[in-house]
Amino acid sequence: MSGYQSTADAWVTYGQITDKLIKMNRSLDQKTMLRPTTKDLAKTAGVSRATVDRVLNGREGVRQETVDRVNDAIAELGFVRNLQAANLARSQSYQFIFALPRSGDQFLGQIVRRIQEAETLFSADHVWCDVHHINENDPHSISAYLSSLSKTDVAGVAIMSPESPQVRDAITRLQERGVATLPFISNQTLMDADWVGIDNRAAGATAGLLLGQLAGGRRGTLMVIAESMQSRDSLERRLGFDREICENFPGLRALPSLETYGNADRARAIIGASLAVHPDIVGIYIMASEARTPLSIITDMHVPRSVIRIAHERTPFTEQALRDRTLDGIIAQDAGHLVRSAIRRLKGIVDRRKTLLSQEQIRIEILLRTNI
Amino acid sequence: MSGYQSTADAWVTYGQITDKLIKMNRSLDQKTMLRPTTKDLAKTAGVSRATVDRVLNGREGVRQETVDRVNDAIAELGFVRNLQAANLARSQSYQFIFALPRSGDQFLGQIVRRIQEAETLFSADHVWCDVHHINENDPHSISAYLSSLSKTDVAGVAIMSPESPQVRDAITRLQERGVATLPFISNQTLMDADWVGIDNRAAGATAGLLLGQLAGGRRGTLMVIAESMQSRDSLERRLGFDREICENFPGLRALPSLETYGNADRARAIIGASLAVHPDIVGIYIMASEARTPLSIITDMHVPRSVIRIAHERTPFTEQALRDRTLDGIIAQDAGHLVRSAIRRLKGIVDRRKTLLSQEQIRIEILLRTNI
DNA sequence: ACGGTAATGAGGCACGTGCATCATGACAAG
DNA sequence: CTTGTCATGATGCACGTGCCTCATTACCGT
Repeated sequence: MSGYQSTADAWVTYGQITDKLIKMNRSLDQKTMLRPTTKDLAKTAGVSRATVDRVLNGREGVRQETVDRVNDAIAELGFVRNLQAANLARSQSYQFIFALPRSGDQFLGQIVRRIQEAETLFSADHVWCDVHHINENDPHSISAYLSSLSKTDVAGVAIMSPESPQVRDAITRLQERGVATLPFISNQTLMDADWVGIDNRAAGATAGLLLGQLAGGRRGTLMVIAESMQSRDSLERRLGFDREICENFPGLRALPSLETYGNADRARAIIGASLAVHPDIVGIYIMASEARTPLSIITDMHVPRSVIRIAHERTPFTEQALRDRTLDGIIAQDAGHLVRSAIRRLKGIVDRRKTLLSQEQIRIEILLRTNI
Repeated sequence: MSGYQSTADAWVTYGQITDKLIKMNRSLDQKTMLRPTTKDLAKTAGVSRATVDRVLNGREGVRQETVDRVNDAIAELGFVRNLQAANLARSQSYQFIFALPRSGDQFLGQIVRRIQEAETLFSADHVWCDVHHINENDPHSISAYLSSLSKTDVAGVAIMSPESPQVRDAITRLQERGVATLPFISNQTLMDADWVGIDNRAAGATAGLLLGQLAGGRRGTLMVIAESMQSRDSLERRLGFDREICENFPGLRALPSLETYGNADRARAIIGASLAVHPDIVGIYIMASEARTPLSIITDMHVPRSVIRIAHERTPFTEQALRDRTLDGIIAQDAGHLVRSAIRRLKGIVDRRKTLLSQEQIRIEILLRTNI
């Protein structure tokens, strides 16, 4: 046990010190570009290659003193293990799964397309991706599916699912079995540190700011359309939106969220009713990830062009709407970037590497007619 | 000669066919995830591993008939060479150089920082990056520097330089010597196909659209500030900007570009004069990549807040200006993405791989207060 | 002093490819 | 027939790491 612990520490030290020393090392043998190997490590630490191997790979049966000696050598030489050689030796490949909701329209379609695209891209790194569709309204079945996965078949899972205690538990158990996990786009509460997606509060605020700016000082009411306010993403977007409008656009007032529940007829009814009751609407914020249905309805109802419309996510439909000027702006997260980031992060977990967070930060994009 | 030619063809075929076949192959031995090796290739083609090697690496002395047999085997098995193993065998590492202008303020500083960051990130792939500062006003010295590079020291160069025939020639010669080259941010005319950067016409149009929208129907004059209109980037931004304003905002009129030549005193003089002559200014577009000086001047002159200000590039200064509301919007290209994209593309050229273009497309970002 | 055990050394094979050397067979020109 | 050249085969080492087996050493309790 203590052996394992100390080895874990070794990895932390290793990562932290590497950055500076790798440069030192470079300037030393600039011409040859030789990086130290485990053999050099063994020589410097005064141990055998077998012991170096034991320390590097966290095998037990090594005295703390020896572990420290090896770690010192790692620091001194700026050793970085050659991942390619390691993977070659193990003939390792990475099997990842994207667990995505079954429903969904174009946005999810984009995600799936990007996954296939990324698979080609990452094939050189021996990364394979599969998509598994889950029933997002049945936490039990999701949990059961996650429980069926084992380290031998799959190296990591990116999970897009509404938060639920059952799912959260299944994820925890999956991690304990040595499978890398990553909340994807939809976050599970309390797992904030490590996930792939945008800050939905900031996204909502950006929608509010854009809507407010485009309204250009007019006074009036704003309509907010959501699929459901039960998801955490919607709540956060709404929070950011309201705060921005309240603080910076006193002339505007946002109505309570209209929930479509993904049902077109219901959407038509409630949007129509709201338009009738509020003749002073100057802007519409479509908060749902799938904007097609609500936006179509609004266009069909011949809402005047002067009413500003903001929606989320770039899809073929929203792109076209932007060009047709039936939509004024899109708040988007880049689907390709989301997918690639998830893959890189999962691979980073498997390789016990730190990832460059600035690369993995998903930007909140504002799309207008000119920059799609 | 013909041997070399046919081998080149082989690589094209190889790349094209791979995508589909790799999938087939996967479904065949799904459990083992085994990819065919050169040994399998040799067996299938009925030749020896040595001949396979000759074909794969374009060595001469192989009959066309045999080349074809090997190519057929590649297609049949969906062979993909294991880059990691290959690099291991050659103990290859990639030395790249970013040739950047010596002058420049914060934007170039960001670029340099991102290069260092990326170097850490890509160190696992044996990629090393150096920055070499060039004198952007002296095409001769740039050309001389490029001529001094050879394949043995450097695998690829990303070049940010104003266009000039001398530089263009030097780049061509560099390519002929087997060094990968890539125009970076600033493009050289006629090399449009392969470069890293944004579409500056679209960027200018986006600036125009944003400025127009934020002006909210007001009528008046727009000030445009550039460093110099001699660079192609500036011309294109201006083109896109003007077209957008003319077509969609008839109430707005853009003044001729004020050129600062990077000189603060001159900038202060011409901006002051322009403000005095045009009391109806409703918006200012700072087109230069380095916005600090002009923006400071405008803030110092107490131009009213109601005058919309748009600038390019995200730097510590412009970020702060956005927060202070002395700036209303930024049109940006992500520096980190630019750098990583350049590295991936250079590496792709060296490895004779095709790159996933959708990943390498640099987005035109719109930054407001809420999404920095 | 004994056997047992924990810590370490020594060495070797495997992974897939690049690269080099030498041998072999075919075939043509002299 | 010889000689030379071309196309190909056969083989082996190297790259850096993971993983395995089999010594060897030292120290422990009895």
